[in-house]
Amino acid sequence: MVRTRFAPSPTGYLHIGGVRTALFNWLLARQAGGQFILRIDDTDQQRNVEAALKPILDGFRWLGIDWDEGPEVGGPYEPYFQSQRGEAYAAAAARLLASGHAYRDYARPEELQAQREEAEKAGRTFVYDRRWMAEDDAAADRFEAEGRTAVVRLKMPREGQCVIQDRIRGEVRVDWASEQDHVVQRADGSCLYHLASVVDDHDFAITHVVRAAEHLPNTPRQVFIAEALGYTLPEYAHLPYVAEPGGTAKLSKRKLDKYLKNKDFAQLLEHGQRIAERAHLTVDADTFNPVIVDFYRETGFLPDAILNYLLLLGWSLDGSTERFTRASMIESFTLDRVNKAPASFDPQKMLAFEADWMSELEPKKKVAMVLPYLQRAGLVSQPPECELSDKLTRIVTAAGDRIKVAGDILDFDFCFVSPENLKYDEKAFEKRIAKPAEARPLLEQFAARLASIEPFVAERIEAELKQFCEEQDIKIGQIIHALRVATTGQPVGFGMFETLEVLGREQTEARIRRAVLLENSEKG
RNA sequence: GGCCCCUUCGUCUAGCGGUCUAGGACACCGCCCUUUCACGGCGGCGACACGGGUUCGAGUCCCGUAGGGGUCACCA
Repeated sequence: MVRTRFAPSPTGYLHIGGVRTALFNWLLARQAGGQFILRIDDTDQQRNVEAALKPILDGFRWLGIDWDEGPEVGGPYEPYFQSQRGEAYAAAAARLLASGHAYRDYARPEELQAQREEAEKAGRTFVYDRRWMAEDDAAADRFEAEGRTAVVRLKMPREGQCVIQDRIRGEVRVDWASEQDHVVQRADGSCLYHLASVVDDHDFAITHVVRAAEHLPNTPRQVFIAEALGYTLPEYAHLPYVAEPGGTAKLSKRKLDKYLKNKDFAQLLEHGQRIAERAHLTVDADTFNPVIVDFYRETGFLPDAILNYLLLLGWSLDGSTERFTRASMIESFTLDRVNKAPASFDPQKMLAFEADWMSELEPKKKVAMVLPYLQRAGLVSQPPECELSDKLTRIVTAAGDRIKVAGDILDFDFCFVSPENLKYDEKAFEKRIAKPAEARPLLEQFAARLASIEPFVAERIEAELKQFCEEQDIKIGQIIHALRVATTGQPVGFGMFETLEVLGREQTEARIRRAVLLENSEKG
C-alpha cells in the first residue's frame, strides 16, 4: 500500500511549485493504487482557515488532482486539520518526555537569544548548554519559583550521525551534534510543526514523504522524533525545488518585482492581464501572476498542459518523450528518475505546452472554453443565441493555433461587434486604406460584387476575389490587406476568406462601406 | 558563517566507462510555404564549471577547488 500526502498551509493561494510537489505525490499514489491525502498544516491557527483554503482546494479540483482523504471528503483518520489534532501531538510530547527523549526547558527566549548571539560573536556554533533544563520535579519547582514557564525540548544526541536514506538523493549523513534541541511544545501546550508533522505522517499511515528539498535539513529532527516514538520511518524523497525564471533561486511568490525583469515572465503576465482586462475579470493583483495557479485558470489554460509541463520540471522518462497524458504520467512516473538539481520555471515552455495541448483540442471543447470570455466581455448575449455555437465553431477552427489560451478568443472580438463599433488600428488603416490611392475604389467595386457570391462561404469568396483581381489586373496583395483592415480593423488575423464567411455578407459589405467613407480623423 | 544539497546547450533534459566529432524539446537565427499573423517543413547557432587522480579509455567513478542554492525560530 502506498499512501502519500501533500500538506499545504492555508495561505490563500496555490503556488505552482506546490502543485508540482502535489503532482508527484499524487502520481505515486495513483500508480500504486494507493491513496493521496491532503492534510492541512494550520497549527499556526489562522483566523480564517476556510477562506484561505478555498483557492487551494479549487486549484487542485481544477487541475484534476483529486484527494482520497482530507478536507471535504473526510476519511478514516479524520480530522485532517492539524489545528484539530492538538491532543494527539500533546500525547506524543508527553511520551517523548516520559522516555527521556525530551525535557522541560525553562529558558526564556531572550536568554537563549543572548547565548546564540554570544556564540556567533565568538565564531562557534551555538549549542544550548541545557542550563534551564529540568530533569526532575525539584528542578522544575525551583525554576517555576523564579516565575519561569516550561516548553518541551528535544534532547538531541550530541554524537554520532543521522543517516537518511533518500529516494532521490541517496544516503545523506548529518552529525547529530549540528542539531539543536528543538522546541516541540510551547508553554501553553500547543505543539510545533515538526512534531505534528511526524505524528500525522504516522497516524495517517503515510508511506512516502515526498516534499521539497528545503525540508531536507529538517529531516534529522523528524527522524529523531519518529524513532523516539517507535514509529517505522516512511520513505523520504526530497524534490529539488522549482527555481525562478532564468535563475537558480527558489521560486517564491514574494519576489514578483524581480521576475518582472525576466522578459518571458513579464510577457506571460502581460498576456494574462490583457485577457483579464478585456474580459472584465476582477483579479486579485496579489495572486494574479504566473507563480499562482489561479492565473492559469482565469486566463484559460488547460489543466492537462500545466500538469504536463510541471511533470517535466525535474523529471523525465527519457531523452525524448515530452507529451504525457494523465494516464501515461501515472503509468511512467518513478521517483528514481527525478532530477537532483533545481529546475527553473520557463514561462515560454509552459506556453508551448499549452499551445500544443490546445491544438489537439476538438473544436466543440474549445468553443465551450472560449464562450465564458466572450460573455464576460459583453460580446455575446447571455444566454447565447442558438446560431452562436455554429459561428464560434467556425471562428475557433479558423483561428486554429492562434488561440493558445481560451482568453485569446478576445483577439477576435471584431467578429462580434457591429460595423459602427468596429475599431480600426490606426497605423494599419493609414497604410492599407488611407494612403494607397487604389484602395478605396477597389474596395467599393469588390463590395458591389458581394451580392453575387452564393453561397457566402470561404471557397466561393476566394474564387470571386481571385476573379476580381484578374479582371482588374491586380495582384491579390493589392486589395487583400485593405480588405482585412476594412473588415476586421486589424492588420493581422486568420484566413481572409474564413473571416469574411464568419462575418457574413451583410457585415462584410457594411464594414467595407464604412471603411471607405471613413475619414482618418474618425476611425475611433 | 556552520551544516546540508546541487553543477551537460539561454532553459527543461538524455547520457548510468568505449556506440559522444554529446541526442531531444522550448527559445533564438536563417530558408521554404503564404493574402497578414500564426501553424507546419527544412537547416543553423549552442553545453559536459575547473583541477587532480583511477583506467588502455571519463560527461559517466574518486578527491579537491570554484560557483550556485537551501537551511539554521517557542513559522510552516
